[in-house]
Amino acid sequence: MSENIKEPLFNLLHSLKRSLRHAIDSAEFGLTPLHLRVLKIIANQDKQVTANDIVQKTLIDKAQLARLIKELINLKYAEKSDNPSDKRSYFLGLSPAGIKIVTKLSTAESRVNELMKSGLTDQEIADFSRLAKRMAQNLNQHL
Amino acid sequence: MSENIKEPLFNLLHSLKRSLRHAIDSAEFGLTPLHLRVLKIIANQDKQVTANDIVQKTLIDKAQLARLIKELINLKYAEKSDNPSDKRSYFLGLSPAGIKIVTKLSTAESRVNELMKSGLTDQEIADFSRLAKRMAQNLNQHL
DNA sequence: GATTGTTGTTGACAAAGTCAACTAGTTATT
DNA sequence: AATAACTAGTTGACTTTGTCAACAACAATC
Repeated sequence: MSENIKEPLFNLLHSLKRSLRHAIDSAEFGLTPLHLRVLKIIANQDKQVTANDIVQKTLIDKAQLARLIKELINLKYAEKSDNPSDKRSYFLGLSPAGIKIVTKLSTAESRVNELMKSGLTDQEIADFSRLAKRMAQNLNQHL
Repeated sequence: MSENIKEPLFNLLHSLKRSLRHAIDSAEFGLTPLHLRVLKIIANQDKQVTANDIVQKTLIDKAQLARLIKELINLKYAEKSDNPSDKRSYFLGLSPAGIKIVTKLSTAESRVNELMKSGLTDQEIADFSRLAKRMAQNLNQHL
């Protein structure tokens, strides 16, 4: 009863971060893992994304995100375009260079993803994801 | 096929960290969450722990850990004692104040732990932990 | 149209993680 | 026993990530 999930979780995340870092060598583009995470979110959106959408989705601090986006734009991996229905905000898109990175990234990530999952069944993976989401919900609900 | 476990995992960790921070108010003792994590590890060890044991167990960078321990000792929450069989290293223990903190901490942590697990069965929790450990292993093996 | 709320930006930090160089011991090799 | 190779812990110097508060510009509501 009351098994502690925290410790295995922290350990896993620590390992995962390190593996991703090694796999991707984000430094190659002058980017940090968090930059990559944001790029990917921009890429995977079917609708046009605003900064605030990303804040909602990830719970990244909006100040942190503003700076991150600024850097991505300075490095010409992302672009802003006007949001006609709200002059405070803007839509985010990727430049060709940004798209290229996201492509490379996806490859590297799925390597790590597969490595991490080795020896587990699809059912186990699905359950794991489901539980992680559920637990995050439990915590967030309670804010 | 190739479901992405990363994103739910990062989200969960983010939420968990925040919940723990709120629940514990580590600032009360001038401590960060990581300090607390280390205190707890020292407390829960049945054998005498060295700094290096903690490095092995957690993969925390040894430089980071050295500083953390130094702070815990300056704040009089932890103590060093000689390791007679190796003069380079030392055993770590808690002061009475340290023990008190760990006790409070455990209470707060199990509150968050329970909250996080609400609606899940014991079996699900156990599976989740098992899978997390397994995946961490998969990644670490590959260093 | 005044108030209240929202989006994004900036400043100023704090916490967490990393890398390399070094000291002082320990173990292994010759 | 001397030397070489390794290990535990420490320090310096940074980078990355996360947080909070104040603010400008616009949007929505009353």
